[in-house]
This record gives sequence, structure tokens and C-alpha cells, in this order.
Amino acid sequence: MINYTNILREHTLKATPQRLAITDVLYTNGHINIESLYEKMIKKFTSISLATIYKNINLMLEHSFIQEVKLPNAKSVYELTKETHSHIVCTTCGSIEDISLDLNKVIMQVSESNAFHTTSSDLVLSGICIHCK
Amino acid sequence: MINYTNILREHTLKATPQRLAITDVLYTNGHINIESLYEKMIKKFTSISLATIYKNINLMLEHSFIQEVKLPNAKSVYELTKETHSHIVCTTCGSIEDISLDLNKVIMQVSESNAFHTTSSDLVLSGICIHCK
DNA sequence: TATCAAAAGATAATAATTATCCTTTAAGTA
DNA sequence: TACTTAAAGGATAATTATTATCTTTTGATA
Repeated sequence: MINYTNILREHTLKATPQRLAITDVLYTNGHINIESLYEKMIKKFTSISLATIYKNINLMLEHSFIQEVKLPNAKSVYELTKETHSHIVCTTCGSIEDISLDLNKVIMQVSESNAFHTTSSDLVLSGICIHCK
Repeated sequence: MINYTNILREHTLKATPQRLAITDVLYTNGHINIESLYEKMIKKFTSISLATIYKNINLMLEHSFIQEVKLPNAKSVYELTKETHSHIVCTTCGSIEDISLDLNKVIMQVSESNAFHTTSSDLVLSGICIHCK
């Protein structure tokens, strides 16, 4: 079990029980939207306020402790910040997976054809996962 | 000037003046969010309802006449449906441009490593555009 | 030009998110 | 270990975004 207390503090975020629980949910689930996160959190903290969820998600985003993933035809989900990666989303079961892809060639195409200097990329591939095929 | 009356009808959408104006705004601006679209529309139709904007945007999405583009740190924008393409977004000036990129290699990587069958891709590259460099 | 389903406009209702205010607490310091 | 205080949590009001409802108007077809 990872000690997220220190990781939160490294991001200058106080390690409150609520934040540790949010972190635990994100770690366990990988990707989760606000509504589902709230449902899971309320089981551990029966009186947690939805405002606490929003305030923490926004603060964690500002501190780059977590990241938002915008998906087609779905609510945004949140994940713990990790190495740069893309996402594959199954249109049948809705599962979301991280995937490490080499986008250097693509980014080269862009810099050549458009004189555009890419600093970050957001790629979501939609399709059918191995379980649904 | 393209005749969008027939194109709307091909998508089984009645060609109302409001829809033709929305189409014109999308054609002229390329990408626009709800708020900006409403501001532009109200200049032509001083009494247009915001509900009409939402209803038409949603209907046009359902009929694949337009598409939503989800951007990092910004509201979604909408564009007329065209050939498959990606987007480059300038983090300095906010400009959004279409770009045709060959993602076949990347999609191949996915199918090999994850047995995932990709049917569509959403790629947004953020960075610095030629004007801001 | 008459008919009618569909669309527009006005606005109420709902959903999503943020702000406010008071109480509690994490974390540094004596 | 207790003290201090800025920050965080909880409750809830306020705001913003989106959708639903209902009545009037209109595009498209006969």
C-alpha cells in the first residue's frame, strides 16, 4: 500500500482523511467521475459534503496531483497523475484503460506541416475492448 | 456560398432560418462554444431563445451534422462534420485548427499490444501556434 | 393555400458546480 | 504534548449550465 500522505504533501496538499480516501478510490478504480466518486466516498464518510468532493478535485487538479480525462459521450473522469499516456475506451462496456503510445511521429508531422510546437497531447481511442469482442 | 439548405435536409433536419444561421456561424468560425454561438446568433435573431441553441446543437449532434470537440481547460466547441481529423490548440491565443494526421501506425500499436479494436479517435494537441511563437 | 408535425420562443425545472459561512482539524511551533 | 492558526470540512445558498414544458409559429408536402 502506497503512502499517499507524503505524496499529497509533496504537492503542498494537506493529508486529510477525506483526501487520502479520494486518493485511495482513484488508485483502486483508475478512472472515476464525480458522481461515482461521491457514491464511494459517502460509504466511508457518511456525512461528506459534495462540495468537499468538488473542492478537492479542483485543488488536486491545480496542484497536478490528478488529471481530468474528457471522454466522448460521457462525463469527465479523473485519474492520479502518472507518466504521459493515452486512453482506450470501450464503447460497449465503457471500460477505460491507460495505454502507452509513441506519438512522436505524429507530433513530428504536426511541427513540419503546421509549424506548431506541441507541448502536450490528449488522445482517446474509442472501440471494442478484448472482453467485448 | 455553400447551400446548406439541402445539406440540412439530407440529414433530415428542417432548414429553418435559425439553423441556417447556426450553420453559417459554424462555417465562418470553424469552432465555437455555446456561449459565443448564442452571442453571435442574437445579433441576427434578437429574440432567439437559448433553448433553441441547445435544442439545435443537440439535434445536429444526433444527426451527425455537427460534432463536439472536447478541449482541455475549456468549454466544448462545435464544428460542422467533415473528414476525420485531429485538432491543434494554442495555449497562448486559444486558436483551434483542424489538422489531418495519419494515426494508422498508432492504431496499429494499440491493436497489437492490447487487442483493442479502434473505431474512432479523438486527438487534441496543445502547444504554441505559429503566430504566438 | 391548407394541413400538420416539427421548430421556435418564453420560461420553469432540473442538474452541475461554485460560493459562503461557520465549525473542525492538520501540522508546525513553543 | 499542548497551542496556534491557516486551511479544510460540512451545510447549504447561490450561480451556472442544461433540459423540459407549453403555447405559438412555420417549413415542407400535398
